[in-house]
Amino acid sequence: MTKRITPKEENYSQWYNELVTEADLAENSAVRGCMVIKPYGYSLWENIQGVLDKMFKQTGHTNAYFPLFIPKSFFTKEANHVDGFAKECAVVTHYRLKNDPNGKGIVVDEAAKLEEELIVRPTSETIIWSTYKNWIQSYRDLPVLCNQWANVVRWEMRTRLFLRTSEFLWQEGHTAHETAEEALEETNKMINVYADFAQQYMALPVIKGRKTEKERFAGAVDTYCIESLMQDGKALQAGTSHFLGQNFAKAFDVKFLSKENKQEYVWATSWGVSTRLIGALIMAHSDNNGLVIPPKIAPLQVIIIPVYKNLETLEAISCIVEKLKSELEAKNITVRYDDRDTQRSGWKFNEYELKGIPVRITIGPRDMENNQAEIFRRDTLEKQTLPMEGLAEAVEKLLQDIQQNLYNRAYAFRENNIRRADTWEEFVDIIENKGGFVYAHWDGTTKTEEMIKEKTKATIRCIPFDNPQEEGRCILTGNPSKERVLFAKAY
RNA sequence: CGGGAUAUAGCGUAGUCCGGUUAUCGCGCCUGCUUUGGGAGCAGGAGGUCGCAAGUUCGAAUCUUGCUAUCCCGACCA
Repeated sequence: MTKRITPKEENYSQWYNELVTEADLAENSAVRGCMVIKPYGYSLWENIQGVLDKMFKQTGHTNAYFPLFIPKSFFTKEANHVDGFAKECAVVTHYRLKNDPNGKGIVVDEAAKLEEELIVRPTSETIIWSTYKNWIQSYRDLPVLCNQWANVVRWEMRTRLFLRTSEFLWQEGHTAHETAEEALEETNKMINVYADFAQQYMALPVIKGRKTEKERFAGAVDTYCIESLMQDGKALQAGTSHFLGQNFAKAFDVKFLSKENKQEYVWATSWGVSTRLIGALIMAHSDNNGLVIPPKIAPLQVIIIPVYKNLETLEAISCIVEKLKSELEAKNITVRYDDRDTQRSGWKFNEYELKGIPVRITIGPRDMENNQAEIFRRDTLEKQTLPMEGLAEAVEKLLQDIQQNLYNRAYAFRENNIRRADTWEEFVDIIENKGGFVYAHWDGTTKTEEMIKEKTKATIRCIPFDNPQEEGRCILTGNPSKERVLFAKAY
């Protein structure tokens, strides 16, 4: 018997296998950590893109595209921004290759050295703000509300599929506003869009909050984020929205003439989510039988598998399936009929379970006799037999059920893994032995935050919005504190 | 860039200490028959620069030297 894949909690990578593989670039170790997104994985990304893109447009944004290459000098304009990204940039220095004079293949043509190096974008603030400078002259040009779907490169020392790859796909919104209030409202609006998307479509409960100064985006005045909890008790940042103040406007000299006929710097935001969302999805829902994908973003919602002994039976089943399939499609349910004769039905059951298809319908001779079908739901692994009559409606309802159940399950898991700690001993015990979020007092200083990280590897994930104000003492220093913050070990 | 380990078929591996026929086994792949309601069984088959280079030797996956690459731990991180 073939060995069944049984992913362990600490080894999520086996789940990833259905969606991505690590690129085979062994000739050059420096580019390890790039991923090949397989067709199934890419369909999932397309569905995520589709929903988000619609939400962006509903909130007044439009898509644009900016260059992959950024002149080095652009980067030096915003001091914090350079500091944040300098250590992880891929740099283009030459533009031509030539045959090696010693006959050893192809080498870089030293004569083709660029006068100014180009940076492969790790994020696009700099190139976008140098462009916005030309777009914005008057208050009548504001706001500018652009989004870009793109790939970016960050040369991390250690990579991890989905969570931290050298190259990843994402979306980055960049907006320019007349006033600070308007920009703050935008920052807030977009973190809510992300939270709604995560919760309603990915069935991923998130906590919205602000980052501390230490964890803030390089160049931002304030960073908002959504934090989610994975099944192994570690936290994952699923999306961010930054209030950039006038930092980039000043760095790139983006001014506008106000109604009062005064030159003023514009106020900015940027916000993004990446293919890391897929990592979050996998780590939040999958089980030992493989992936579990929420119906609302599943590349395929229903798979139909025939069970048969001979081709006549298969033909009879196919007739029934064709009718059922069109009924499901009429309800905008994505459905595939796998009548391949090259794989056995048992093999197919496992295959689609690994892929996380929410619902499986099996039809065999037994079902045809009784005018019924076997329905299997991926989230609970339960089977039930239903009459063919009204089956499409039942499946439609089941898909909604699964979506809700996945959210409820993840929510219950998170609630069971948020703990309060009032002493250092308690805090360390939870972080080291239980995992999950710890809600604790902190004295508000970066120094304390760093010491806590050094001692326990736990970081402050966020200061939740609508955080109740409460007198307390910092778990490490005992200094007074006005509210609790959310700690966890993070990816 | 510091500390440790490893490199044998598409994947996972035995063999390396102590050199000796045609390099082991499993998964996967191909062919045939029987099968098909939870990853089928039997039979046959294909697939190898043993990381690269040099050296020692009658003989090297195995010993020596150099190189290259990868993995784990630290600093970094959507």
